[in-house]
Amino acid sequence: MLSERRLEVLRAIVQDYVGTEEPVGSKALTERHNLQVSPATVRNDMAALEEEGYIAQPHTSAGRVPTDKGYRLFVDRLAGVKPLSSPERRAIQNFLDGAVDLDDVIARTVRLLAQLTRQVAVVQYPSLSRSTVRHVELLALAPARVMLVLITDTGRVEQRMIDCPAPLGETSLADLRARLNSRIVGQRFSEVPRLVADLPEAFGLEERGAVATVLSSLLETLVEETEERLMIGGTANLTRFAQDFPLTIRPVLEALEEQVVLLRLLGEAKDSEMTVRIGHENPHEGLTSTSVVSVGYGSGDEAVAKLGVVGPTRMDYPGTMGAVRAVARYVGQILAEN
Amino acid sequence: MLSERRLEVLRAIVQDYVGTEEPVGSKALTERHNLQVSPATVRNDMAALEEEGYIAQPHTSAGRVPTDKGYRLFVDRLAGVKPLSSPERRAIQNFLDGAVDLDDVIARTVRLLAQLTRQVAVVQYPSLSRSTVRHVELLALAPARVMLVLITDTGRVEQRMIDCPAPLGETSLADLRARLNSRIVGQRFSEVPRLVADLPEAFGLEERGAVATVLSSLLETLVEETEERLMIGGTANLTRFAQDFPLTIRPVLEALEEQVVLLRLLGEAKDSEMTVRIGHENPHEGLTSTSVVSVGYGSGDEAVAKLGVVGPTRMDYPGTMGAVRAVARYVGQILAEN
DNA sequence: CCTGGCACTCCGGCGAGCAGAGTGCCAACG
DNA sequence: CGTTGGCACTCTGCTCGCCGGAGTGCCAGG
Repeated sequence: MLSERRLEVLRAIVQDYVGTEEPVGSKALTERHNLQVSPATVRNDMAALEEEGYIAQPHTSAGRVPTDKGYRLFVDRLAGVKPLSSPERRAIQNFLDGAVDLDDVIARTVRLLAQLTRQVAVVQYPSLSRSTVRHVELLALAPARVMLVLITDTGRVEQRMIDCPAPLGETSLADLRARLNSRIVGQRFSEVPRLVADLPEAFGLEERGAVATVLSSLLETLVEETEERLMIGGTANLTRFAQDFPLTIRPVLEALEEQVVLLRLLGEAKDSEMTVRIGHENPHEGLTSTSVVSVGYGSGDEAVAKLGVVGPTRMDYPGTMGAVRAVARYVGQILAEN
Repeated sequence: MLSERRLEVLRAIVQDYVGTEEPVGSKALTERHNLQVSPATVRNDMAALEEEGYIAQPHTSAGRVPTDKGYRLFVDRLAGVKPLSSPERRAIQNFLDGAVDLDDVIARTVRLLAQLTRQVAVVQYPSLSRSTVRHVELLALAPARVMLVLITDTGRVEQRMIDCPAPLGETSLADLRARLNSRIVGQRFSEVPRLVADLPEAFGLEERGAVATVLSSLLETLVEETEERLMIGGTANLTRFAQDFPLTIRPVLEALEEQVVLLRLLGEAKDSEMTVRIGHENPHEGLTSTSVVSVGYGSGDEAVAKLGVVGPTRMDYPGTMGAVRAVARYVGQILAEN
């Protein structure tokens, strides 16, 4: 077990290193933080911290740098979440309030997060699987061709073209539309399959096939499109990594283009809790030198999607966490107001 | 006027420089291209080319590097468009054929272009302004709340929420929907305002206001959403610029995040012709060290949107142009098949 | 357990020296 | 007049060695 002071030393190291981006030595530490001990004492503490794997030195006789494990401890026990200043809060609200539709909300959120944290921002579109149905529309584009439009309570719209095995009369279509809507509007996606299972029985034999096709297409949409989309921004901030460039930045850019990777990254975290994944804790190879801070957001009390930022492991965790949390909160509000 | 041989020398310089990324000298030139003259002669030619501003030397007594003007001449008069190999063509077709909807087509196109050219790819969504209306749907979500859904012939769907000044009855709404569709389906967007101008007159006084609101919202959607969206990919390829890094890459990444900039970039080019914009010819500051190759694509004979790539001025122009042209052609086909 | 002192190590910057590549110019040649 | 070989010059980029600074580990004393 580490003594109180050693934890304090670790905190100081993390803070200094995040600020200066340079390995921090014992003397500098005692000067900038008023630990009431001498450099020599700090050196002993550092040796202990290194022994435990919380810090490391790039070369013999250089200063110390926190390891992933060190950051982990810092995040878990030494640092809080830094609340934003009130001008910042106001700026967030103003910026998001101007949004006109869902796409715009997401786009603005990405920009905001990227600006606030000066890192790469990732925002997931509200997931279909947790949404409810606001409306289903069926349009006859041709006798045996139907367009299905699904509108969710988060404002998302999905459409799909359906080729029916047999023509579906205009009145039958209207009938189906009415029945569908009366059954599933306001319901969770997960409930829908159960609710529509017996619908074909209400129709005549010759149309039953077409109805079944439409329904299975609807269910497909629900399942398939649950696969989420996301938006990223602020990649220019990666250039602040500087120096050891091409090597560091390239895999990160590549990872960011793989939506699958990012979705898994966000998906694996707990729903509404803020999650910090540091360096090698990340599942993806290209992201082992980055940290990901993510949190769920939602229109009600429940999270419908995630958002977060990707940055160097050497990041300002309290500030970043504060920004992420605040943005998530405001986006949730906006979505709730709809 | 430059002699034939001097043009040949310029071509050789561009080709070598693009290959090696290093300033090219007279001796190397004579060895690798069989110009039938001595290095000394080439030196004289180079001096002339430099005099005219087609090439430059980074430092006294270093090799020569093409200037923007040099690349311009190269593209205009010295290089053709290199056709793709047939395996490449097949790969394109296979890859694009797997697409399931418009979003997917665009996404695949971006990846394809990025991979093929090893540069940053930009693909614009089919522009609304040149599309025709396939269907308009009006949904009553609440007594005085209507959702407008617009479906275009390119498969794009736009939706919008409308708050009406007065409630609109279900039958009136159906009436409006029917009238709207019968008038504007199959029509160009630009025709729509003219075609719907007298529609409110067909309705009773108490509903006329609501109808007008819906119509003006429709027109707004047509105009406003004409502002196009686009998708980019392959930013990781920027790291191939290497070396002089942070300085070069940062402004490019920033520019790429400004959709407005990119849209203007694509928009300013001629419609269906392939356009190459080299270095300082670019309107945007951050892109002065890059070249942009773009071309329109469309489902019919007419271009509905643009696509292109952004890369270093020192790029393989013939190859890039070939890839861009081929991809545009295939995407057009896919869209036409719908 | 803390502290001051001391010897040691390693990085990073600086300047010299050197090889290589490329140039410009000139005089000669067809 | 265009082309060529020769030659002196210039610049870059690399390596090497040198040093100062910062930081460490260890030890002996409080």
